Amino acid sequence: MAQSDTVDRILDAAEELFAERGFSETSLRMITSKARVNLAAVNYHFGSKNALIHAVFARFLTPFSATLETAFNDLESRCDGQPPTLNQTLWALTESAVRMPQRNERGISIFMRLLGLAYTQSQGHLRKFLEQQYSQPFSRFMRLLKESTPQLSAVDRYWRIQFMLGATAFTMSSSDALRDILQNKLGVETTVQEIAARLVPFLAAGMQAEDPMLMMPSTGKTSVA
Amino acid sequence: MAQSDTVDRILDAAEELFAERGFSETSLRMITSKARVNLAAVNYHFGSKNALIHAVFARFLTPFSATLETAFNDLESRCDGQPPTLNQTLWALTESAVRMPQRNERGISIFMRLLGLAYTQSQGHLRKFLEQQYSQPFSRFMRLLKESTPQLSAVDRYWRIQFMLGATAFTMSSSDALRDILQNKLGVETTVQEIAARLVPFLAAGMQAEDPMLMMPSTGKTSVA
DNA sequence: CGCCCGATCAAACGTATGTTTGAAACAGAC
DNA sequence: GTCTGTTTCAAACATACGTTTGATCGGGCG
Repeated sequence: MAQSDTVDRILDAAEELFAERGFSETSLRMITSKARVNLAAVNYHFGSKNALIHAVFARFLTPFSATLETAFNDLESRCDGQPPTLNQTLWALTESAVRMPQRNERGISIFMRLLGLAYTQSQGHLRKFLEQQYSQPFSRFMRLLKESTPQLSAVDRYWRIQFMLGATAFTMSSSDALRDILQNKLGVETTVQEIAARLVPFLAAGMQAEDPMLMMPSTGKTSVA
Repeated sequence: MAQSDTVDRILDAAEELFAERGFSETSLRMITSKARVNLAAVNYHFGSKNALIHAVFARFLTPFSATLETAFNDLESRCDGQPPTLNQTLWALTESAVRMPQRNERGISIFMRLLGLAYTQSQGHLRKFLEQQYSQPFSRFMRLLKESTPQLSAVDRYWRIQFMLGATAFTMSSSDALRDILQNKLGVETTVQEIAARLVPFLAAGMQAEDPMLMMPSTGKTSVA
């Protein structure tokens, strides 16, 4: 069994359990028993639970940032010189994620959940780790976003990027639960691709909304449409 | 000291620590030592850690849902018969939140973070608890949203509400950090009210975006504006 | 074969958790 | 003061965690 599929079995089990229950709520004993390996195997192969978490992300994120790189290259070469539209930028990211080779059909869904958790759990330690580990595609995406929304002031863009990030991270981090609710309440099945297809237009419309300060409360007479 | 401010000190400490670190990452010992009360006080006054979590939510949510109730009454009486606009509905909620009497100026921000955590942590147990505990104002808001967006299908509306919730919870929960970053990078001061004033138009625009399925990827030629 | 080295394993380690206990402190009523 | 019921407290409890240890396995090589 070569250097054994032990390490892969651990990664598979960890990925699934982390996505289901969160990081600190998942014990090494759950992981190793689901993977049917010895408890000590995690510390032997990865060193620590934290290193295992990082490895789970690296297994997906390293090939993903390569895919992203070429997607951004394609995008920029296609509109040679011209800045890409907001929709193009957002779709470049989304399609790269969806096109990733997956271990199973829930692959993307699971990983999106993990990304969402990385932003809300562990006091952002994971977020910082990921942002510096993958700072290159990260800041490239930010630059594209800036070029795609030249009409926005720096402050407006800043806040709206936070809004986008929030909608995405939050939705993805609870996408399984949300899908279940939808399934039970309306009897509708949903794939991650469909969620993304709904999310992107929402984000694009929000990013391109009219000047915020024009529509305060009081009268409630201001209209967005 | 009456039946003692012990219970309030515990609630204050718990609220803050839960918001900072999450529920399962916060131990009773952290809470009781921050509140300067005995470890056993939590189990004596609340019964269990889970009951304490529920109490933290109840302390904010119970008066808040009363405030919301009257805000919705005002709104509906103002547009007698007519369904309110989306902006009116969103502002009714936002203003109720901002107007809440707060223990300190970070009150809203802290509580938004807790709401966000309730949706992503503890496998949704908390989410179910909250939704059934406060089902009345909750479903009333949902009904108003539905009337405000008659053009949306039930499924579209469901997902877009999740997107709104995500953008809101995420932004508010990290608004302190985000405000600081903005202060340092662009030298701009921001209040929670101003964030809300930027957020609401973003959400309204997203809710009223064109039919999602019309703008798929491929060409990248579709435009939102 | 004998040796070796990476992989596995059962068992234990130390620490942290939520909860329980039983005694002490305290308040108000009589 | 004495009694009564509630609140506080230090200490212990049982359990679960991440990690470490040292023995055992098992195949490749000289």
